[in-house]
Amino acid sequence: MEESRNFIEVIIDEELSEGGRCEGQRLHTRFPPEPNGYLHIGHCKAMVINFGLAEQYNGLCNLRMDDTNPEKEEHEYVEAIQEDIHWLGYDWGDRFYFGSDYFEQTYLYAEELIKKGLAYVCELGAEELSKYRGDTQTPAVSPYRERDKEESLDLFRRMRAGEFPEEKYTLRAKIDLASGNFNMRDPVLYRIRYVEHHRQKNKWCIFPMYDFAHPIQDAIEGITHSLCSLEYEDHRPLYDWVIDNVSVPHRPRQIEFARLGMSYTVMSKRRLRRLVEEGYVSDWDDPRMPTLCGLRRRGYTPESIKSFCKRIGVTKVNNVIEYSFLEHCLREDLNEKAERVMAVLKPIKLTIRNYPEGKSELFDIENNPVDESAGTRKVSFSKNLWIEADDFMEEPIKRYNRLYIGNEVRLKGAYIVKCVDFNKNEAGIVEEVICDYDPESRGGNASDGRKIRGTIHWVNAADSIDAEVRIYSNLFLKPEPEASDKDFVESINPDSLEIIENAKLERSLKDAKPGESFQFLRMGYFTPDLDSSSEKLIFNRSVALKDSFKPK
RNA sequence: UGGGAUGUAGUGUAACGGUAACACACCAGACUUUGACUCUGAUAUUGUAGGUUCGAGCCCUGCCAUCCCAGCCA
Repeated sequence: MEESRNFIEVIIDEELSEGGRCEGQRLHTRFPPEPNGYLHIGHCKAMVINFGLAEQYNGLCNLRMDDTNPEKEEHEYVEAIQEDIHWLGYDWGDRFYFGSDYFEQTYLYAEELIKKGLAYVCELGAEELSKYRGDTQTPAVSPYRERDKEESLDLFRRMRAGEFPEEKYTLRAKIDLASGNFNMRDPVLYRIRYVEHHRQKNKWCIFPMYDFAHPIQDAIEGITHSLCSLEYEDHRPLYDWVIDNVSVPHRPRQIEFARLGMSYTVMSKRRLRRLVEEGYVSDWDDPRMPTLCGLRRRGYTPESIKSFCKRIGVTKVNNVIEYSFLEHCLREDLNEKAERVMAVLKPIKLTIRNYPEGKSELFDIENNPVDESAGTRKVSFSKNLWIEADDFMEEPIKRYNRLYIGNEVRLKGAYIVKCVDFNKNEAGIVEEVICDYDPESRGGNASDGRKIRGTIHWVNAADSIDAEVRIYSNLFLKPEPEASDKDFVESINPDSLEIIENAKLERSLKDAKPGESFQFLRMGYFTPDLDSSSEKLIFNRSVALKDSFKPK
């Protein structure tokens, strides 16, 4: 079966084949994050497209820090971004670049435009400029448009030399003041900024705009296909104009695709930054965040995220993917790889009436039911166990096949027990369930072959770890109506972090390593993470199954 | 009301002009050493109105809806 191709693959196939625009060339893409925040799940889609396509076509994908605006970018993010990309499983080889490394060349191309009479130095201030821009009906006005080439060149050089204050001058492209596309109404190419650049320091006081810098950067690097999100569609004519009018060595083509939208969460860096800065979360890597580092701490595997990004497809349709699909992709990956252990979150006692006092035995329990090679582990068992509170019901509901008086249940990997009694505390809450065990059912199989409908997990009371467990889910936000930037924080669900104080864990969890994933039987998956300050085990539930929170 | 783009189940993605398919979600059932996993089944007048055609999700025309754009941000 031939797999269907997305629209970008169709274009690439066409252009790479005989007679195509890129005949004989190797596919070359780039991933160009702006170093002003951490990478999130939305960037993963872009990475899977850019790096993934390069892999698929035996091409190349560069990593480029898009750092043309000195006011917003910080070096802090550069390393984190690289780390996250590597964690996801992609590599840029030796092709790691900074847009700012091309400032000199970009500057020269600007001079070229001026010399060709295609750019001029404008004297309109920011406010004036917007006044002169016109509206949908009225063309823009640009009083400095006919400035002499030589004069513009002189002024531009003096701009670079630092002779003028910010906002005094800009360099503008001479394109079309009447265009319905406002990006073409003589867009600003360079602005003056006396701000230290994270990398160039104080070498420059003029900085190119994205619209001028990006096509040039792509062309210098020999990018064949510059893939970006839909909001740049209106900028493509300008992208092409730059490529057409400046003597760059290559002719990249910009193709736009819809960015990833996800239900119940925010993706804009502005908003994510606010969550961090205003203390709604501990940091960018808070497990509730949709950032790569946050997802990582919540137990997501890189494979699951890549699989998700591949399966959501690439189109130009604005989309909102249901969060449960991401969870599905994780579950699918973890189901094969994660070793299971037992842990009881809301414990009640289970006492086995006819099991000898003081006796203890070890059971070999499989680490992964879908992967025999994961082996088994020894789990101790005795008369007194902890079980999950909701594995017992005083008045069973229909189809309930766990513990209630008279019913038989299998203790996972151990024995079959029959519920004979229970005790409540003063508050009337069940705190102990009494059972008799079937000594002939060691390992969980009935000697007479009778069917046991229910199986529950348990922890040996004499050999358990008391732990505080933190269950994180995605920081769910109420879906529609779309909250405004200002008050979106009000829609945060406080239940996205649940702290459980008296969980009882299987002994084997003592040596759990951060980042390891475990299936929390019947309820979901979690990843233990060692919090060294409290010396308590902290669990991040990576996904929830049936009990997943969903706002109404 | 200027420019650019997009409309296929609840969600996302498919479908040389020829029986609208797949995944997630949901519901129903089977299986199961956890109710998980696995399996089976159910779910659509392809935004809308016309036109071309033996035949239209696909081609043509009008309409409607939604998204993006008037930063010296990216």
